[in-house]
Amino acid sequence: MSAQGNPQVSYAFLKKTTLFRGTTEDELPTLISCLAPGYRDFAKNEIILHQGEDITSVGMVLSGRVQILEEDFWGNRNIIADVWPGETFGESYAFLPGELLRVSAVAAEPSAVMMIDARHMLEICSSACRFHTRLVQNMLAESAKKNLALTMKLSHMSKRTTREKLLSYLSSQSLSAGSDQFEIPFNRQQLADYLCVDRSAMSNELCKMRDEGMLSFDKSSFQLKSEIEV
Amino acid sequence: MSAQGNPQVSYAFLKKTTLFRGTTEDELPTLISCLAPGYRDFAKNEIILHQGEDITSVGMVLSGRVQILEEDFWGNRNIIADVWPGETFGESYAFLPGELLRVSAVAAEPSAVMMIDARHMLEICSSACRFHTRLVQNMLAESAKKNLALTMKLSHMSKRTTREKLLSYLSSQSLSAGSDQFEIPFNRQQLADYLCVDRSAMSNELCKMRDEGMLSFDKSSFQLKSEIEV
DNA sequence: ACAAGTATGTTGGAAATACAACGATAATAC
DNA sequence: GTATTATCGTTGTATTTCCAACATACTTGT
Repeated sequence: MSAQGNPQVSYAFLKKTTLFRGTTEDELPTLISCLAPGYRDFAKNEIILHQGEDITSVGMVLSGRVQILEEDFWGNRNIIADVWPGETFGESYAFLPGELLRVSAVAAEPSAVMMIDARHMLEICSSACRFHTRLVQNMLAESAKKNLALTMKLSHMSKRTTREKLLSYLSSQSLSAGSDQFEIPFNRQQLADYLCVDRSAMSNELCKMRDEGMLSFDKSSFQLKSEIEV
Repeated sequence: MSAQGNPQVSYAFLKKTTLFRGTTEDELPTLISCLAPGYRDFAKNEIILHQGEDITSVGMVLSGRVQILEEDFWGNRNIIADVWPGETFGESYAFLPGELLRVSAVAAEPSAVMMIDARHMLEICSSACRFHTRLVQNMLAESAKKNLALTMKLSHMSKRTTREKLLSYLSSQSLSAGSDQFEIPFNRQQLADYLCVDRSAMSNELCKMRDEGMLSFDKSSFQLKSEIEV
């Protein structure tokens, strides 16, 4: 079955997205008709959202791939993120009327996009109140999750030296794992990219810390040491 | 008039907070009784939330001052933020059940705190549905705003050199102002702290860029130049 | 007017980082 | 089994940043 007669999106697809997670296929028709989303297809490299616009809708990629780009005063472009099917974009702006887009959204491939008006998500309608609640919960949870991820990354990056950045990150990973021994989800290059430092310098620093007895590691497995080993 | 007989919080105070903004004083009693918040007083240096806890409530400072602290694996402490009366804390965690606190909250002064269960904020009750909607709107808007601020700061800080960080920040400010001429809300030391670089090195870099004709400035007034001036 | 304090720019040496290059090893493809 | 590729550690040099110190201009308080 497809949503609102749009052939590109099925309820089976929607109920797996973070936005609609927790709703069932029989609830979705009511919810979708209440949200009254718009559907649009974009050709490759077509601009979906322009930097400087004021948007009030949340976008969800149905198929294809959308890239979020930033362009500075001198025209230097920077790819911020890839948005894949089932993922949303523009949430931060859609709920802040008057806040102008600081990024652009471009279809990196031929893409289909669903646009949901933020007000429809928040305002209560008689028929689908319960589903709205779920939707808003999902939205808030996603926003909170993104917030945490950004705060954590920022807390590592606000450290001045590579060593401090590493310690901040590893300490955080140790806390997540609830153990002084843990695996990280990055290889060296990815970790360096995440912490915005040079890979070789970082590798060097890791080995120095190992030699000083602060930690040990093997590939992506790490162990932190509170006291200098004998 | 005071909320729920708690002498420390007035409706006049609440309706000015970001969380309750947009509600009127006659709506607040219904809303508050529906939210059923808890109230607690904390002595100076008393711990309000422990790192590692799993919280489900949003905290609002009513009086005093609350500090958010981070402690790493080796016990190094770091002050993340000050929370002042009317401001909230713990939002990111309260809406993510199972996510353990990576920070602690401590009363920096004798403080009164209101705790609102996140589920009460989201779940629909028959009597105060409209006010709930407003509350959730405010919550989402705050989360989105914080998200944007973090994303912007991160986009500056992910640049490797001081010059690139400056250009990213100034470009962003220029976009906000909608002009190549604008004022920044920082002095040099504050800007250096925000970008996590050394003040003198940053000052030096600013002057170099000025001499190269990329921009001009006087105190906190800046002007960016797209072409080299003749 | 004067003193004290604040903000900004400037400099030089120490420290840290980026960059390029290379070897060793492990994983993958053919 | 061999070639190819990816990953990681290592090193030396150039560049950048940090840090401490100081000069100047401006502000504030008395």
